[in-house]
Amino acid sequence: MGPIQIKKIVENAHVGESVTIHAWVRTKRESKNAVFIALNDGSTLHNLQAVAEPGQLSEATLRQITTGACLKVIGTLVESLGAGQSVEVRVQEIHIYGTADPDEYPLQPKKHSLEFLREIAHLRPRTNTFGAILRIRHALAFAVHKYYNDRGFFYLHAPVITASDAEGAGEMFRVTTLDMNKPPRDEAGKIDYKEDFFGRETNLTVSGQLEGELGAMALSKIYTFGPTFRAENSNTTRHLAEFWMIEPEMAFFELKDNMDLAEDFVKSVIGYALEHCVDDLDFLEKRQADEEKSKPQQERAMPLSEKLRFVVDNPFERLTYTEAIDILTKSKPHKEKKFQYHVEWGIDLQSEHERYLVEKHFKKPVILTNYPRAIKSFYMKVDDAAPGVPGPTVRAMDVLFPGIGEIIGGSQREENYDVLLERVHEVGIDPENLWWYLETRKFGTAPHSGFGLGFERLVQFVTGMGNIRDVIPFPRYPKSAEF
RNA sequence: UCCCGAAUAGCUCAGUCGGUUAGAGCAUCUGACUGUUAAUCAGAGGGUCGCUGGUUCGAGCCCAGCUUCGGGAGCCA
Repeated sequence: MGPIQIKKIVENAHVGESVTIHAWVRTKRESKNAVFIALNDGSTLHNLQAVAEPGQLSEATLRQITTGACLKVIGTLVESLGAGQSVEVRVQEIHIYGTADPDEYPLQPKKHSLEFLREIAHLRPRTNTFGAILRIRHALAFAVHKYYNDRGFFYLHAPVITASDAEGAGEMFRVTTLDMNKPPRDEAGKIDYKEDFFGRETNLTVSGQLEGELGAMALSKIYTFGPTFRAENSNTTRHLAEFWMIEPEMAFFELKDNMDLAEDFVKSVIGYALEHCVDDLDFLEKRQADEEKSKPQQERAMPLSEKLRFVVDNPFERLTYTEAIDILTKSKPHKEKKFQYHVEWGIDLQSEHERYLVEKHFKKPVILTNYPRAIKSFYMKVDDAAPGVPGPTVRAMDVLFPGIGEIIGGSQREENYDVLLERVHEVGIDPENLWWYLETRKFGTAPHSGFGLGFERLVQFVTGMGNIRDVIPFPRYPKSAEF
């Protein structure tokens, strides 16, 4: 089916075999006795070298073989005379699918900045760096499905268009088919969404969790893996307006089970990448080392593979919010007033606090649990009062990773109808909008837990890329939806 | 949205105290050389110094506003 991929040839070459390669030109070098063409079809980081005799190709053909052009190369696999590769293709025939005018084609055989490549996102997958990132991204997505499938979870497809904005996870993108220039008005002069496609206000989802819970209340263990949307005006290296989220939801799981799953899951998918993306990770590791040459030794990050190995091999540090506050109040930066934000029980931890815990104090991933009820969502299960804890807490957990902060947020859910309803009122949500969610607590309620993992943050961690916009093919963020 | 920084050749950047004709490396093109590895060597072409206005005899350089980009913060995953 289809042409042979360069990956297959590089991995398992049969010298003497006739092959037809379809690929893009990375570089061409001409010498007296041979023309060398480095071909890449994206199946692997490695190029395949095609070799032709100078007189073999017409002047016109030769001129059109430039960086970026797409070729069909028919030839024979031979052992390479050169040092850089073991096999190469001895060219019999070359057909040019598409040329790439060197005066216009923006990708040159040289190093480009990530900022520049962001401006040509339609072509950046053709670079080594983005090829590696996209292949790793694929491997991680596959590993996610494999992980849950192997453990009896069902892939539940949560809706992308929703009518509930109950989770309060962020600003939403409105979905409408109304004519923006003359929307229908009701008697009060307000836009009448009864006239809209769904007969009500609808938005793009900010989370599949609530629907995920419905699934778990029937299938026991489900996960969602889909796009989510936040219309926040976030301009950071860790946020996207459109990102992919993985949200497992498990009936009969308490907070501890939830933590165990989260830790095992993250370790497992990272382990999968370590095993299956050796070349690409190796390339990104070298790239990172190259980038950091100018930095002083102590500021350099751990080599990529070492960092990943470390996460896979070591238990995450688990502690409660209350214990974390205790550590922070006793910390040097707090005593020396180096923290920009004040630390006391009840605050929402700021990046600087999370970074201190993860990067300075424990120097490993951290799972924080049992946050104050007041700073967490309404659906989290309220804790029993505990000695030494200043206020009410909920069974929440956040997994914090070095460099990227919160990679997972989750909780045990409140399964008691009355308590949940009370919380709904407390935070000012109209229960009418959530009647279907509340009914799960009315009919055969059960303890259950789940979490959400930002897929791009995982890819960011595994690839070591500093900006989340570089780990998704077509990033969406404020003022940017060009590609 | 807030704070900080940047914007000069296709790309990455340098440009001294405000001074007369704006530079380098890479890329491109031409030539030489070569089983080459992002080849090497020589040469050539390539610029509205982000935009608007101001200060000045004179602005790439100073000032103001705007735009875009980057880093950090907030919001979060």
